[in-house]
Amino acid sequence: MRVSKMGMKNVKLSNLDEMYPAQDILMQTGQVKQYGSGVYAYDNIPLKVQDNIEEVIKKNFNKADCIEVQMPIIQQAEIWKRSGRYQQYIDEGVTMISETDKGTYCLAPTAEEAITVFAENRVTSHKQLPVAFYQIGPKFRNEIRNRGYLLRGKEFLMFDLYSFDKDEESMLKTYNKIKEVYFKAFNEIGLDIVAVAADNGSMGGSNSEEIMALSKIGEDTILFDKETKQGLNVEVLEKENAEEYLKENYGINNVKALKEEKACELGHIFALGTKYSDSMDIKFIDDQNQSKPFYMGCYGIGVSRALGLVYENNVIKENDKVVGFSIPVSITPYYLYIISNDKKMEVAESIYTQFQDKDVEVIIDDVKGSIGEKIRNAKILGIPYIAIMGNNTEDGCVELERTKDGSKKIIKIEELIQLVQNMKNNKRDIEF
RNA sequence: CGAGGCGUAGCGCAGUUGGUAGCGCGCGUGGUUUGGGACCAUGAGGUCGCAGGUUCGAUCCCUGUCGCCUCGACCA
Repeated sequence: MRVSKMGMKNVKLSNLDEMYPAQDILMQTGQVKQYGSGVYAYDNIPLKVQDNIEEVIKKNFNKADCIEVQMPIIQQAEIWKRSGRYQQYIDEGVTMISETDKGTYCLAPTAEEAITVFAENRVTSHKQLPVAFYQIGPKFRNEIRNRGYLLRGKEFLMFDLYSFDKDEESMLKTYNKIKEVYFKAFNEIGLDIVAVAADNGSMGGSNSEEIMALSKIGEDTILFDKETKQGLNVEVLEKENAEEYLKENYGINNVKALKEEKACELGHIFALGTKYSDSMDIKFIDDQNQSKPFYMGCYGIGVSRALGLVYENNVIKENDKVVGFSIPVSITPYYLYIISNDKKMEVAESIYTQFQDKDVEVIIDDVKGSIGEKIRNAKILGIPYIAIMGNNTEDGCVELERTKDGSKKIIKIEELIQLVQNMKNNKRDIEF
């Protein structure tokens, strides 16, 4: 990618939002455009970071035998009436409705109903179980209050997975297996998560856990013990018989021993039991030739929220001021930002061509400007590594900078090509 | 919906005790610069969120309304 072709303009950062500096940079620089509360457009780089987060999620769930599908985004009101949730979602004002001369459509706020219809008459025998379908697609919720820019929008990208099992024991086994995949996926994305006991809200079901990233910008408060990995969302304490509930479902005996933390909810997993298979009346035939309701689970990840949090968690500061961010190598769309002064531009172009030939995604800053200005732009875009060539670098050498910690070294061009290519292949940072 | 704050140039902000507006950045043009957000010159860009009221006159005062942000209820 050439900076000259990106439609970029120079922006000097000013008065960044204290709470969400990274997202403020995205907006001041036009990488994310706000149309209204909770409604955003994405420029190339944040879009591709989000794509890469999706890819990491898909890869990990595919490995766990989950099947990627796609549910409709516009869903006829009838399927919502069938589960009995239509009125509830309308009353809460969450669902966005489109009235047409062909009927009423709901813009998908979630997809339990749609997936249940999908499985109906398709998954009909115990021999097909367990099975888990998932999708990543836009969701629409007319939130009563949007918050934190990308962290809670009216339109957002969500991963949602739905599991079908023959009985409760099998359902819980699936539940635990899926939970493990969450840890693998988020580890790869570079977000540390914990699973805590949660209130299951409007989703219903026996028990549920929220997947939380510990973060000062989180909107949730959790109680957590780093040793035992046990924890809970403080909301649960408002339930009736909260202590008993925690003891029975999560084995949490002593709430007072847990430490309070701020956290951001990235996902929520539910063991639903037969709530939807009962209400929508879908069944399978078991090994005794008996008709039985599915034991279901549903599992969500806020992909666009994860994107926002990735940016906020990876800001880089100079003299205590936020100057940009450094996208983790595992999900960056571009690995290297190539900078040169006028005299070495030909060298820079030849390096760029070599990366193009090897299909390694890099950016070359081919517009007029000072080196300092270009370094700033690399950080504003979040590119994790910068290659600089100019007066300080001898012939055949470049300076390589890792933006997340500012470490630098001078290396041969051939070595640069090799290191960056390796970085792309194994998704690991270059050693300094 | 309850509480608070804010709407003035693309972005960040001043300002007018009422006489239709400025600064910095960015943007255009010319030139000098080119290793950590350079400089000179010159230029473009605003129905001061919207509507009504008071007034000779409203961006400013009053009323209403819409939008945005933060805290709460809700949620990935």
